[in-house]
Amino acid sequence: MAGSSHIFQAPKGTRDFDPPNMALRLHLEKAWRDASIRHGFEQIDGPTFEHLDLYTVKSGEGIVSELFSFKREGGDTDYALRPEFTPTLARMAASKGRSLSLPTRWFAMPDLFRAERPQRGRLREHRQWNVDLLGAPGPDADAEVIAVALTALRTLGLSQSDIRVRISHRGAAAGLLSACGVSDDSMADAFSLVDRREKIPADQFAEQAAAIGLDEAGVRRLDDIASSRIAATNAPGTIAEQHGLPSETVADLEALARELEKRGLLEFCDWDLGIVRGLAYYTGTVWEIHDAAGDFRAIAGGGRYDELVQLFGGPAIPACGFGMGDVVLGLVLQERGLLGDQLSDLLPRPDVFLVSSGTDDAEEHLVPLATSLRELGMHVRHTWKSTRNVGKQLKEASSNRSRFAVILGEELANNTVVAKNLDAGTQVDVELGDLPIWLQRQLAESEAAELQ
RNA sequence: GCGACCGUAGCUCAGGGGUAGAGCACCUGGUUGUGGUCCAGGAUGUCGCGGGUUCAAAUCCCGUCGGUCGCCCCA
Repeated sequence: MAGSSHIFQAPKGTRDFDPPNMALRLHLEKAWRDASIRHGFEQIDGPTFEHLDLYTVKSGEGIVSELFSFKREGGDTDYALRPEFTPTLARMAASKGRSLSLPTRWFAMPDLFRAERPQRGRLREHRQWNVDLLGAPGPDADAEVIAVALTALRTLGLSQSDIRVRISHRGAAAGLLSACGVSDDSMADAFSLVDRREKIPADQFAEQAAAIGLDEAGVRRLDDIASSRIAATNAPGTIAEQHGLPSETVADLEALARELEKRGLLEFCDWDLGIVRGLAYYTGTVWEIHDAAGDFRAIAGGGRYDELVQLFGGPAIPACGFGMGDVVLGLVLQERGLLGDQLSDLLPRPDVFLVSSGTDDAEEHLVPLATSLRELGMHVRHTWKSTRNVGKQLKEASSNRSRFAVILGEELANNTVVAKNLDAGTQVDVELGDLPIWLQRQLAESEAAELQ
């Protein structure tokens, strides 16, 4: 790396977005925004940093080591770069108080920060799509936010063979766990154990299960429940039956199943009571979206948190929602071959590349023609190199994937230019005055052809 | 914060004490007005950075910064 001794490196866990990578980010954000809007959600945002207290009040002091926090020079107030958006959302909802018209459907695409060691799919700065439905307590709301997430993922080309929604429910899982012999006091520990079951050896699992008061049979049932994942096309009651429990234990999941079915989404979903999602603030449905093979971290995670707004000093507003980060999603799309041969294919294609052969007449026409075509809304480029070699200019036009090239040269004496379709390789002479209309028609045709 | 592995051309990587390498990309020419193919030629590096050992370090040692993977944690 030339002269790298004096070149600054980007901070650990951050990314530079060169044009192809920026195109990828915009590609994801467009899918997110379009899906949100199609489902009737409205975009919000908040500050990139908040008072440190906003994050410690809910999670305790332990979270501070995972935050980028700071004081103003000479100031006393502690701030932190936002590690998640939900506290900001809850703060906004709480501060609007009763003037907030409910139900409210909000989405955001914040930049988030965490001070942890980067790993695959986890960086120190990332972009996350957040969708929240406030003031709707029913399973239709849970199903609706899952639908929004899937709309975006399907827009990006992912199908039910690529991704799975793994759904659990705090109440249903707790019911099954208490039937295994887990006491109410040990419930949090039991959830934590369920969450870690794939990371720890079987003997440790049994040991820790025994520590929360389970007998041998109870340990076995706990393990069964935690690792039972079945297609959502099966009624949730079958899970309860498998463990010899009444189907009322999973009544909430039955209601959710009906709502998912109305939206045609059961095929994308699995019932998976091993999904826990931390322990923070979820109160009902909890779910994650994973790649079908399970090779990556969760693409998205969400659920119901009916007490959160109240926790931040607002009225009691039932709420549900999810977050989806750009990092894992990008990895999954790449792995599934849904980003084209190279990222630069996601860059906007120029409609027209103007080529001047270098004659005085051509040079005079170049910029005015570019200006008038741009006024018609076209993406117009010409070379910024000094060469007037037509071959080199055409090479530049094709390397940036221009749809048409227009060559300005000797023909201008007859008020004519050469218009070339760079995809088809065909070219025709066009009257200079007819060029804008001709191009508009050709571009409309090629756009229609691409949509088929 | 802890552990393991890695850092060589724009990119992907080989080389492992003695003159710095390949493929792709790039540039030039074949073609001074026709691209994506082909042929021929060409340029490119403080071998991440700093220090140490050595006659000699890309190579060995220490440190540091970055990357990857795991632990912790997960919003």
